[in-house]
Amino acid sequence: MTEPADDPGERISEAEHAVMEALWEQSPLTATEVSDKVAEERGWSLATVKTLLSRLVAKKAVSTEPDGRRFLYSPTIERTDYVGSESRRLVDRLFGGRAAPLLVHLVEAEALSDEDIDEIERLIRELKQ
Amino acid sequence: MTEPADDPGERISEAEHAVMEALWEQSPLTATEVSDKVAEERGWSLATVKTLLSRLVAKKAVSTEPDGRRFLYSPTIERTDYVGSESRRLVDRLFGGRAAPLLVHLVEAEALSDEDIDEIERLIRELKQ
DNA sequence: ATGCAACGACTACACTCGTAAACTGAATTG
DNA sequence: CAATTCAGTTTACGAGTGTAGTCGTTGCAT
Repeated sequence: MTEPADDPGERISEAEHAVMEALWEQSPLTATEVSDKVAEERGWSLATVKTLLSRLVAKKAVSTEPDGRRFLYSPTIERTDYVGSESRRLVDRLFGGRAAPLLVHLVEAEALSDEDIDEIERLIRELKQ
Repeated sequence: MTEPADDPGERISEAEHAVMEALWEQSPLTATEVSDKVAEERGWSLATVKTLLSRLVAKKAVSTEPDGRRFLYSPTIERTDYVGSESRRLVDRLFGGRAAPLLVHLVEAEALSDEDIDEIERLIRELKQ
């Protein structure tokens, strides 16, 4: 988790999120490079990616740095923070803010693999020293 | 988890979800009753609640049963299923489909209370008999 | 220089969402 | 029976989203 984050900023949409993932994986990138990373699997045109980048810049979730005629884009928010707020939103909305019920749900939905369970067990043991 | 669910249906928006929660808590209910349960805390007018109910009916997430001049509304999808698909969406989108990383995140974000941790421990123990 | 390719900026457009007001038909009340 | 009230239906409207196309500029290749 990181500090103030300073700019809660508007929410990032799902399409925009795909762009963020590309930038979290590697940055800075040019619009074309981002497009190369995401356009194919989402079936987007370069124009679409550019629009998404502009919107992210407008939302201050991405910053630009001039590089000659073009821009290099970098995320201004950290993935950890994003993931954190999104997770919290879900837990708040669906589980009354308590995380355990989410686990209960995942368990009951058999959405946990054996490795998941082992890993969680490890984590819990760690938490209790 | 319940069977086929038959109608994946369009997605339920956040405002619509608040209406669903009211109906999951108790149903069937009239539009006015639903409104009584949710309008206040969300600052909605009765008209807004009616709109949301219509949209939910259109999305087949809620069914109606005539009761004299008015309708009684009931959810057609179960909360468990909704919670399941929303949780899965999040886990897929943010954690590559694995649930353990979500836990790791919650732990690292200190988003788990002591009770949460105890409960999870219990759960895990249960899972391993 | 000159034209083309590459970039960002601006414009577009249908659809969803949040949030309601207006309309319409039926029931209740006086 | 007329007036009011109530319930669902229709219409509204701005903001956000998904998904681009077009415009204007500028650097590069010939």
